Amino acid sequence: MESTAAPRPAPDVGDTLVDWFAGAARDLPWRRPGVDAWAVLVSEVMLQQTPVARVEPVWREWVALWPAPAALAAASPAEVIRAWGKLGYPRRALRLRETAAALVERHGGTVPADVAALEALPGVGTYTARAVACFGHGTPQPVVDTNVRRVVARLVHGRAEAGTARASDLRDVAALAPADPGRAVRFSVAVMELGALVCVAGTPRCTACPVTGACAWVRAGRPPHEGPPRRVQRFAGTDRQVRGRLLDVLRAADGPVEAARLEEAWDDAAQRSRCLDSLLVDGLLEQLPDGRFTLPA
DNA sequence: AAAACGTGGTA
DNA sequence: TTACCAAGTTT
Repeated sequence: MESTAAPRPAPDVGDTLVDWFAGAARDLPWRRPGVDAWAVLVSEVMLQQTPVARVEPVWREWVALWPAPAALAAASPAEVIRAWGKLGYPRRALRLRETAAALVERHGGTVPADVAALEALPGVGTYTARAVACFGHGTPQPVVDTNVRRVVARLVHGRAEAGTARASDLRDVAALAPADPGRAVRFSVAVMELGALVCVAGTPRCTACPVTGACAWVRAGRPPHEGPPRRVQRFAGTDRQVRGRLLDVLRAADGPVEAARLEEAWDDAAQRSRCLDSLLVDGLLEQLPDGRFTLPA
C-alpha cells in the first residue's frame, strides 16, 4: 500500500476498447441483432479485400435472395456471378456457392460454430472462420485481419506498420481480450473498428484514440516504418484487368455472346485468349459448342 | 513464400 | 495523376 496518492492503474486496454466501441461503432447492417451466422458469413466473404461501402447494397440483395445456404446452393453460377456485380474477385462468389452446397451436405444447411469446420469450407480462411464463429455465433474468438495486425504492430510492438502476417498476432490480440465472453466478442470487433476508423493505415488519428496512453508506438515517438516499402500490386494492363473486362461483357449481356464481342474488350489477342482460358478454368465462363461464350448455367 | 486474384475511392 | 489501400484466400 502506498502512503501517497497512488497512480491510478491504467484501465485495461480490452475493456477500454469495448467501451469505446459502444459509442463509436458504425451501424453496419450485418451487425444488427437478428442477423444470423449465414448472413454474417456472406458479409465476411464479401468484405475480403472489398470496402464496406461497396459491400452494403450487394449484401442486402444477397440475403434477401438467398436467406439460407440451401437457397444459394440451388442458384446457378450465372445468377451468382451476376448478383456479385462489381465487388471484384468473382471467384469468391463461386466459392460462396460451393460453401453453401457444402453446408447443406455436411451441416444440414446450417453454419457451424466450430472454427476447424468453418476453415474447411471453400473460400473460408483463418480470418473468416474466426470472424463467423465470433460475430455470427457469439463464440469468443481472437480475430486477426489487416486492421488488427496494424493495431497490434503499433499498440503492442511499437512498430509503424504490420509486416507479413505472423502466427503470434493471434496470441497478441488474445492477450488483450476481456475475460467476460460477451465483452470478448465485442472486443474482437472493437479492435477491427479501431483499425478501420482511428488507427488507420494512412494518417492515424492518435488524438482520437481511446488507448493512445497505452500505445507502444506513441510512447516511442511514432517512429517511421523501417525496412523495404511494401510494394503495391499493379492493376493496369494485368490479366486481372483483362479478366474483369471480359467478365463485365458477359455480366451485362442477356445471353451468350460472340467471340467477336469479347475482342472489343481487349486488344492484345494473346493476353485475351489466355484470360479467357483462365476464366473457363475457374468456372466463371463457359463456351458453347457453337463457339459463343456464356456465364455457366 | 511470393504472386495471382477486381474494383473504385481517396490523398 | 499516380499510388495507396480495402473485414483475405489460394496455389
